[in-house]
Amino acid sequence: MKAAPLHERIRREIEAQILSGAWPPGARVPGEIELMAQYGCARMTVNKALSALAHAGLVERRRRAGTFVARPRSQSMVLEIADLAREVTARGQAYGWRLLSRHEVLSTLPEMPGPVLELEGVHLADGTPLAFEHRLISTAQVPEVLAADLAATAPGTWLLSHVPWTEAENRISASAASPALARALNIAVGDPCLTVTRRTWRSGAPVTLVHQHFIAQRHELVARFGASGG
Amino acid sequence: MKAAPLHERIRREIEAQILSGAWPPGARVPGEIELMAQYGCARMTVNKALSALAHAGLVERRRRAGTFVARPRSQSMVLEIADLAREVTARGQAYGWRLLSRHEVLSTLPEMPGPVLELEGVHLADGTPLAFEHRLISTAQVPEVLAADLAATAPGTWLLSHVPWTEAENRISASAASPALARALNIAVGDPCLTVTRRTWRSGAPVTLVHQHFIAQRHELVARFGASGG
DNA sequence: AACGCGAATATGTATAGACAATTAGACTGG
DNA sequence: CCAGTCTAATTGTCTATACATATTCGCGTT
Repeated sequence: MKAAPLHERIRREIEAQILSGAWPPGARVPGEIELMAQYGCARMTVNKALSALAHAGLVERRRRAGTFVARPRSQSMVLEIADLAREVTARGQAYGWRLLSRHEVLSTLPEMPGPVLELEGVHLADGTPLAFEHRLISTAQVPEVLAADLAATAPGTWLLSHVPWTEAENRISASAASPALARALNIAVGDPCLTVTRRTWRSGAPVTLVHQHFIAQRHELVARFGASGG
Repeated sequence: MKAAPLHERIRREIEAQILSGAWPPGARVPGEIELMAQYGCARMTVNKALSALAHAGLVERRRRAGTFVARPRSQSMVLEIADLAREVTARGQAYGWRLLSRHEVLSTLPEMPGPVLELEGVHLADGTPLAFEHRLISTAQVPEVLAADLAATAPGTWLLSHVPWTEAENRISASAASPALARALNIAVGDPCLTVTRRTWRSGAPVTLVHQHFIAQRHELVARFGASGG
């Protein structure tokens, strides 16, 4: 094991106290002066440790009052939403994409008004359908997309490497397959699907709005929370 | 608007360059010495800004080489999984919990072997079923749970305030309602459900394993990615 | 061309000190 | 008893400096 920097060690030791329950929510964490004496280091060093914990949400710091163990309000998990192409190949399957339709239309959706490119297609894993995708891309924001070969490259993959994101929102729900969806995915009408609706913006302006319907048995989203050190 | 600290301003300006696409992935970000001259400040200050960006995954820093805009590998969203009681009341509905069964059993599940408390119950919003919950709690890890009144308090709520967490994993999928599930939730057999399977550990030892089946129409999970400054 | 080695460079960590900002708690006057 | 004020404790930010550490680059040797 490599020697951890001092501020990291301090952070970890305080974190351990909190996670073990020895310092319950609301408990006072030793102040900077105190820790500085305890570890025999400069205040900047303990500050770095405590600031990191505050940033991670494990402690709350208030001037004049001190540092306190934060009460867990909600578990915030990290949900990695990888590009589907990458995710499928990472599982050792062959990824495929079949573009079903492509239209330039004028959207009147309040979430995404204006000229858009409307796409429909199916993501395949080892040749069998995995998910159906319906997507709108703002051609005002991303005019280059009109020249892209979206039959060869899935739009998500293309966007990921061509358009910088600033904000995104995923809504995850379940739904029953509609007749059209069932036909595209080769499943029975009414079969459960995991639906991910993603909206992304670039500095406030909508870039893309996508609905992905996964065949329930073939896909799962995983979100993890680990002690921030890991 | 309040005056932002200098390191924050520096961080935001670099972030803006990256998010706007002006500095594409792989591009070199000005080094600490350069920024130090540009902003007329100490190196520690720009270091703080760049370190924060590196921690957020926006840039990658390599000694001797420099600082570079990171290529987005996957979008990692933050999924807030709040306590259901809190989430329901936050929506202005009355929260309810009905305990259906409670057994102390010896689990042989590989994910969670040993003595467990097995619980089943239904979460209610405004009196109508919202989700069915099946839960195992390790009584070796959490012996106090045997004395808790889990008819009055939902086990998730109880655990949140009594047991410190260290690791958790959520798996999100969709499924069709089984006859038993349909009866408990008062829906039709085969109706789509959003299933969240959560496992939590305390320093490596399993604490609880829970399956929550949400009625698809009544629940949605939301994950957000915002520019780290927001 | 291949290999090894040293040096230059950029980041990583840490120090000691200074001042600013915030605010809990004590104090004071009515 | 209450409201306003002052004080001091604590964190937040910043500087200037020093040395540690990793790694690329170029050079010289083979």
